[in-house]
Amino acid sequence: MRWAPDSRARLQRAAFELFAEQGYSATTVPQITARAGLTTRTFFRYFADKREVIFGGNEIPERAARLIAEAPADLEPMEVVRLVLDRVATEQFAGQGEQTAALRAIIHANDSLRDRDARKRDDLVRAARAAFIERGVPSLRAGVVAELGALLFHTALEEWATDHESRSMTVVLDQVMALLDAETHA
Amino acid sequence: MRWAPDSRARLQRAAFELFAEQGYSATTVPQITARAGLTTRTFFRYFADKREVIFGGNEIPERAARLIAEAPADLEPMEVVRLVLDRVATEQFAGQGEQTAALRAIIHANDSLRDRDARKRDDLVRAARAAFIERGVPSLRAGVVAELGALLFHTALEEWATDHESRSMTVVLDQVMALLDAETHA
DNA sequence: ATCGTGACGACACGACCTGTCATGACGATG
DNA sequence: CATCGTCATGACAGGTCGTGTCGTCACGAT
Repeated sequence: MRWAPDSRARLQRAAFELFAEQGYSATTVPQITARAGLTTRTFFRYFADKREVIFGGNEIPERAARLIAEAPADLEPMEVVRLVLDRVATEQFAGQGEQTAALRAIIHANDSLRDRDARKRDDLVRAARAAFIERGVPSLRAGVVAELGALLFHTALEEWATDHESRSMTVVLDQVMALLDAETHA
Repeated sequence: MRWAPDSRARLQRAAFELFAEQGYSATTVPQITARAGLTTRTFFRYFADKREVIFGGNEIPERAARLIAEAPADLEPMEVVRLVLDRVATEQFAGQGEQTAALRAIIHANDSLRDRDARKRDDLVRAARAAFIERGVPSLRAGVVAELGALLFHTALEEWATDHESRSMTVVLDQVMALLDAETHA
């Protein structure tokens, strides 16, 4: 073999090591590639930009869209949201509390990462909105439902990241849903 | 006077002209400053980065926080949200439909601007959340309320930008609020 | 008359990101 | 076995963004 395998994984690992050692903005792409034994140019073949080494590979929007499309046809949109969120909460985040909290801390500490994080949420909204329209939901309503789903997901994730010891992500989600209900009923 | 006045305004005007002529990403900061008769360095004294020439000067988070703080003390949080949104809709956006639509189009066409736009929404949420906590609302509930406010504002703004001829921003806001109510009551 | 201040220019520099071409291992195909 | 295409990577040049630093000159205050 001419080159060591798993270039992408090596880059990602080297990047997170360096972020932990000296922070995100203080580490440069050449530093990352040097540690991974590759060139700068190769980094940008795997990641569109420096931020994507943190966000990349998640595929959350695609996953959400698929789950929405596959949900039973007789469910109301908000019931679908609830179903999808429960599945994601149990499958994706169970036991990942420590890691999730660390990641949120890195993101919150850097404006450029906050930019990207916020857009990832918007990407999720767009994908979910399109998936609901595909199910026959009128577009404006689909937009509201998708936004509500993202609101629930994001609020619960942030809350859980600050305290993942005492409650599971699913429990937090239920709390936030209850709060949402209370606000909109008054 | 050694220099012409209104440097900031001149930069902004030159920038929007060039964005209209050749698109956002195709215009460089030196092009903008050349047209404004200034140097590149001066551009970055007025704007933190190239994107801020589009978003800067709005001060929406501060404005929202002030309105929330000044609302009558006996109002429920969501009533405050409604009050604030109505004021912003009438005062800030009346008659600005064409301009708003054009701006949204520029933003949606560029990933880097979508990043920043999404973060501006998050900035708004944080400011509103803090303002509600200041009013004595528990933090998680304050977060949900702030998110709901941003959801309403953003959804209505996008909807209105696509069709500002037939309805005022206030009317769109009422529609979106009605939809939100319907979703969360089922 | 002198001095401080503030806006701007001039210049250098590092980091980010891209375009383009070369290279060599590997597998398919004859 | 020979050849050929493909694919991952290297090598290098270059453009844009954003910042640090210092000089310069008008203006107003003392």
